[in-house]
Amino acid sequence: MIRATKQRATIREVLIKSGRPLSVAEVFGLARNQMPGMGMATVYRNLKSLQEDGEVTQVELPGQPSRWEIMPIEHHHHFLCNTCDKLFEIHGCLDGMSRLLPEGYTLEE
Amino acid sequence: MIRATKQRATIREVLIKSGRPLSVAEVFGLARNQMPGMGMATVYRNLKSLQEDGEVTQVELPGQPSRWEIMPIEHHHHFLCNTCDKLFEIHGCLDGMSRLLPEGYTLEE
DNA sequence: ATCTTTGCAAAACCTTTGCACTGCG
DNA sequence: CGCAGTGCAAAGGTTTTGCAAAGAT
Repeated sequence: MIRATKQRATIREVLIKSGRPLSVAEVFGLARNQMPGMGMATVYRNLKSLQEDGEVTQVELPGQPSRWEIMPIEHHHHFLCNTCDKLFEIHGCLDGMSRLLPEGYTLEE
Repeated sequence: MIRATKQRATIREVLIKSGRPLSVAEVFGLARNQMPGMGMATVYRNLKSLQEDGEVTQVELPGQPSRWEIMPIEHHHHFLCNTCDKLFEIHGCLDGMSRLLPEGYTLEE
């Protein structure tokens, strides 16, 4: 049974306000502004639990720590700029991936 | 100027023989069989340098350490099974990705 | 002989975990 | 009250780095 704590609400708000995927360190920094004393472990634990609840998603990036964003209404992908390291939201999607899978496997994500 | 050391050759051979992407730990284990005393740092350093030479590529996986494979002749992608954790090579490719990028950016990889 | 590469150990990072305490339900 | 959630600090796992010794050219 998941309890409504101040920490959890703050982490969710920080993600909503930012409007873009944030690293754990960014969430921690922003949340701590509103709530000094919050611990890093709490950020990790809540992000994972919010993910299990389907409220946020983890954006995995090659060679750097994941970023986290509020679960978007619309399915979308990201574009990472190799120069400025900025993460863009992409509208549109390539389909037909299922056709390419090994025999007998199905696409889950 | 890159020197031809026994360690570097062994690491390359291990990757060629295996025929599939290996984690650093796997490369280390296999290379150490042929060459006891080899250090872990040597594996990391050589994989990175072999990558810069275009001899191997790094396969980045969500939530687990990268795996490394000999630079393939043909461009291809991978499929990671959520159940058995096995990594499959996929033949075929989805194109049209360039169309989806933010204005003014180009697709590098 | 020169200067890269190695092995080792220590450090750097990111993330998870153990435990006593806090506070939601 | 009971128990999930918290903060802190310690531990875990992976990757990088510093440095003296080894070895390739």
